[in-house]
Amino acid sequence: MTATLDEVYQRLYEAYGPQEWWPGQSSFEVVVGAMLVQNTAWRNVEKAIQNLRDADLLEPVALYEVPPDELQELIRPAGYFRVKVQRLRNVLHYIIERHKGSLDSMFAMEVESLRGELLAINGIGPETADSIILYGAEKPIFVVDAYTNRVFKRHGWIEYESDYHAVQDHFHAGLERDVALYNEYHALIVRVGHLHCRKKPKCDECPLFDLLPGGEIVESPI
DNA sequence: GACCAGGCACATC
DNA sequence: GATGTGCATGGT
Repeated sequence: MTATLDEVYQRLYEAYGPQEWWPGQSSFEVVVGAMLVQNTAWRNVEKAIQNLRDADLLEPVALYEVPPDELQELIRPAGYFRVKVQRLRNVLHYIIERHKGSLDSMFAMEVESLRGELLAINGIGPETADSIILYGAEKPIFVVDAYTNRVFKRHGWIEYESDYHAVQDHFHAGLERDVALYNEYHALIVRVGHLHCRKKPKCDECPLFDLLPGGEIVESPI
């Protein structure tokens, strides 16, 4: 690690400023968004969520009562609409049966227990579970995504072999455990990823460029 | 028209 | 346990 997590954060924050992700929305909307955004551009998810808002369906029981083939049409813009309807319904079933439809009750759970129960739902993997916990429950758990892996592994700051939890542990160990910081850091990583760290990297004018050891990215399988 | 996006489950070896 | 594949829309 030639650059510290704090240094990288400072660079990104100075370059882009606060990202204000998922502000002023309900926690249920966070859950729906976390499900719909899987491997999908956020702008497409926004269309789907707007459809649900227009239909006054941003509430667990109401959404669960929508016939699946109608729900498909509403979330179609978010892509993968057949699998996502099923996954959404799996989560809704959990919220309604386990928590009587109350997200406050769900988010009152101890974090590790909640995480375990979320991961047991078909359609929720580690990133989705952690997104729900960080952005919905507002409890400090770091969200690792494709860009986190790309940015940090290509710069040689994290080993390529590291799996989800190894990467997550790296952030947990190196940062103050703070919801706002984790939120902002993840958002900034996605921002710099969009702009400079796609599959074809565009390192010129990247705010992280001169933090590269040797000035060259690590040869990249991702 | 190719490439890509804030994953995940499942099949196959 | 590792690796490959299907899932689908919409923007660049």
